[in-house]
Amino acid sequence: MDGILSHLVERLDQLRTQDDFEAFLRNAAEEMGFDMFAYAGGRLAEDRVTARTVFQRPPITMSSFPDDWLTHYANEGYFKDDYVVVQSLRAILPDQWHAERGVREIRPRQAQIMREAIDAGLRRGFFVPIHGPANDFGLLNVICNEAEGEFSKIVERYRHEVHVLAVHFHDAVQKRLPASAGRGARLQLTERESEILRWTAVGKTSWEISEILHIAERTVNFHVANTMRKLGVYSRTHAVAKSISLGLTRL
Amino acid sequence: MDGILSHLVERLDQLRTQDDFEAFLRNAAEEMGFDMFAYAGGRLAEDRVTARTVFQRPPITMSSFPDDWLTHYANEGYFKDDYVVVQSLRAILPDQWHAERGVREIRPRQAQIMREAIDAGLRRGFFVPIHGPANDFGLLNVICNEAEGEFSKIVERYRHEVHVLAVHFHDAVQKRLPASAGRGARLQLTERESEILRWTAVGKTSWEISEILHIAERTVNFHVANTMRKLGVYSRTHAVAKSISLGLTRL
DNA sequence: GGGCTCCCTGTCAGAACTGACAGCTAGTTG
DNA sequence: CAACTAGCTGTCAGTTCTGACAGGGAGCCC
Repeated sequence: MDGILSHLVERLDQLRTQDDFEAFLRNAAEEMGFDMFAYAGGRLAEDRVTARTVFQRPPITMSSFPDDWLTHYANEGYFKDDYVVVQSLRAILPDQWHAERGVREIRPRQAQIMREAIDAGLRRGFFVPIHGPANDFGLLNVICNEAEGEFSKIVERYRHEVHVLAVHFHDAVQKRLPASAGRGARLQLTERESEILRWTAVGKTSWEISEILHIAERTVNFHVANTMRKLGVYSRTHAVAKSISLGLTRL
Repeated sequence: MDGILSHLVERLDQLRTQDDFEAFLRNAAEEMGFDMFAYAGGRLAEDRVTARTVFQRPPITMSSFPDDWLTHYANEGYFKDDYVVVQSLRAILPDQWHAERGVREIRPRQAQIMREAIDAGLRRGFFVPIHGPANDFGLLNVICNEAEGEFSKIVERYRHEVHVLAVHFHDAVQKRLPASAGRGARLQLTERESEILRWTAVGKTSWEISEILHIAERTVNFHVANTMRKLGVYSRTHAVAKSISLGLTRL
């Protein structure tokens, strides 16, 4: 991974603003022969209403997709059904997609999205899922509308570069850009609260925890209540699930 | 990422047994100029007794470390304090470590482990954390005891290759080797059970879920009870936490 | 000293959960 | 058809949780 990649990764350190990062991505994609790119990264959580996996807060996004496609995509809530997204949430490795060829086991809704994507000028591409600790998640999608043969060559040539670059890019963006720290970051559990929450997560009752920690059962409930208040939830089960999704508790 | 890497990644597809994978890793490490290697991969969970992050079941491990060091390491439970491990659990990006130089913010126990590592012939190395969906986790550590200058050159030269290789390797191992599927794999929740568990995870009470799904509250409790039985736990909180850690439920 | 955070403890009423008893329908498979 | 699975429903006793009422001390910073 000589020339291009090392150079790109080093340049990442100098980027400061979202515009810097976006320009960087634009250049990188272009250099490798891709037509468009889209990145989204943030922290995952379970939606309160639909109980599906979504970003906790709006993710940091950068893309060169056509504006009307982005608007349409957002309005229709395509994110949760998009084949590329669904795959990325499940897979570790990057892969390619072809809107025209379709994919085995595709659902009608996904096929619909892909058809509309073609109209928006997104024919085929290569996507990189990025998974980090504590529900940290990112997705880079680079598009190349060349004929399939040409596309394959480019992917073959650059897939590892794009892979590494995506991971470094995501890490830099999430560490550097303030939006990702944002509002939720202030929330902090005390030492005792985390400790009790961890025990709760492994099924201990308040009484059992009080025995383990040599404190009163009432005190355990006190800390649990404070934790629930901080997290804005009304049951310890939800508190455990939410603190996991916020990265406050590890399984 | 031309020559060596593409070739290696393609070869991964042909490996079948644990010995295949281990030999593969040995060759790859050697080709790049590393002296030793160690890989561990599996699914993370919270320890029942200590409430710390550990592998759910013994991870798949492969290494060329000296046997007595591995034994000592296992006996002393170094895994949970090892600097490389702790870092990997938190970070997305690969990094290097130097036992002699130490590290800022290192705890006494970690320093102790590093000193002993030197005696075992592990002076410095490069580690790659691998995070996947649903607490999937792996760690590749390659050692190079050359002088620091030489070491830096090798790392500089190969870090991206090692990075990509580690991710592909982990994915292949966890998909291919049966030990990772193993005992826990049989466990399956029905559609209804998962659905109700997801609602439980976002703090809904049995009654609320019964309203949402238009079924009796009793039925909700029935499914929750079945889920708990399958997971071998005695509270819904634990069931939610465990199903998340098993990858049965996403946040 | 006053204000702050963290940790600790008590009681009590009402809501929620847990595990036991019980039995029903519908669909699949050998 | 028998056996199985998935889903559904009822009651009831006992346990656990939740949120409200209280109160205590130790340590830190201005």
